[in-house]
Amino acid sequence: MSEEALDAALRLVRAQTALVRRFDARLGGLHGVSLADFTLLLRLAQAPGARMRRVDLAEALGLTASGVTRGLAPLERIGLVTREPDARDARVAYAALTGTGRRRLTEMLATARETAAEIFAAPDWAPADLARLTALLTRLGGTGLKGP
Amino acid sequence: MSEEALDAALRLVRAQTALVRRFDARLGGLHGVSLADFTLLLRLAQAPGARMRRVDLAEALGLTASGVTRGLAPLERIGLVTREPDARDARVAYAALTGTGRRRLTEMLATARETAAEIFAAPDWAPADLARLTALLTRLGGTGLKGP
DNA sequence: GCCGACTCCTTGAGTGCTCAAGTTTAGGCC
DNA sequence: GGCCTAAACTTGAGCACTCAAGGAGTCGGC
Repeated sequence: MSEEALDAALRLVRAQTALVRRFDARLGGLHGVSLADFTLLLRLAQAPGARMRRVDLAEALGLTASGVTRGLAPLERIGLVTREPDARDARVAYAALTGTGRRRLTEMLATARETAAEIFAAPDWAPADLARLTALLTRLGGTGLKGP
Repeated sequence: MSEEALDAALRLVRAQTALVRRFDARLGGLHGVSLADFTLLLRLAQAPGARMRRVDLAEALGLTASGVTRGLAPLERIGLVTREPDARDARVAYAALTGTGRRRLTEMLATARETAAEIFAAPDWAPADLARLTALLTRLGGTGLKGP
């Protein structure tokens, strides 16, 4: 029993590295961003007002606050994200998607969807398989694209 | 369709970071190794003669040759792995598990199995779910613990 | 109204990987 | 036998993240 569990865990880790490499190659080549960058932007876009506190962003992405600070820096530098203060609490600094950010993101999104579609292409993958996989992964504490 | 595929991919990435963190904490705390170290040792142990060419190890682990060199170095330093030359081809340097390595690995393996069992514990996870997950992940090019 | 504990965020140091370039060895070809 | 290409590995530089420590701000209790 635990042998099967370990096998599943190790396979998951292995599958992820392959998957990340593929997304990084496509997104990097076409848009100059990494999968991590893309995920970050996507999360922002999904948030109400396209802005989030950095600490919540960290939680949502499975990073530390430190990781978010460092990941956001280059995106701010190239103008996809801005820093916005909170009127009520001077400790918090929101990260907000800019207009350019939003525009660029929709382009990236198309590439990302294509890439994902290629990876899960028929005939190996039926829609039902995909749904099952998503359901199983969701149980693993991974908060995905759509919801908790 | 591609939206679901992207969602699955992102959930997988997210699930992996949680999973790795958990394994790292347990393995690091009890045995002073990371999940990456453990996986490397496990692969070696599975190979005939408990030794592998570094380039094959890289392939099996989803790393570059460079990553293997750097990952192996500390394990050689603490005596879990040795470097063995090939009699026929002076370019290749095998990595081989030492006796201590083998012994330490069985301890780590127990911890890893426990951790995996906790993660996939009932009642959320039925054995059939686990099998399904493994099967789906296998299709993703992730060569796991047991097979091709 | 101020103290202490807590929260949000950043920064320095360190780790674990990557890519690109270089070294050494093997082996086919003439 | 002497090249030339290719393979196996290492190394330097760089990047993305972590942890630990610290600065700045908030808020409840008194």
